[in-house]
Amino acid sequence: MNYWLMKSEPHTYSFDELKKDKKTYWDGVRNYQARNNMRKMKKGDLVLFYHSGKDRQVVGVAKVVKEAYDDFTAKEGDWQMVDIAYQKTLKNPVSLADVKANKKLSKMQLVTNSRLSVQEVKKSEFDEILKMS
DNA sequence: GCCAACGTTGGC
DNA sequence: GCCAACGTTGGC
Repeated sequence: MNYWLMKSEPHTYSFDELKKDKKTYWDGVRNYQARNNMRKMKKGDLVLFYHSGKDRQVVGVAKVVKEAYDDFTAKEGDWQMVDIAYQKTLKNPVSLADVKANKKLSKMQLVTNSRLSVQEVKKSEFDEILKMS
């Protein structure tokens, strides 16, 4: 089982909306690294849901429920999306500042490559974030 | 609202 | 194949 982190602008699609929708398709990824990460996702993998922009914090956990398939919103190119389902809301969101302040998390791509929207996360990092929440 | 970092595009 | 120019993302 693998762990991931996906970012979304709360204005575009927030974790609250996912909670309401129960599940959603993650369309619109137009970055090769992010796409390649989605291709590696397996059913049952867990995803940290991160709010970028004004929020800047991990707010909840989602689960991969459908592996990569064609992104029907893409007019051209070789793009895929996955489906994720609501899993749980963190009692206390873990902010970017908290992540940066934690030495165990200093290698996370959230810190080293802030622009990547779909990132791989180590189990130890995933567990650490949940512990902080 | 600004700007740094990164990715992509296109001219050579 | 290199690299300058441009666009986008996302933190501040």
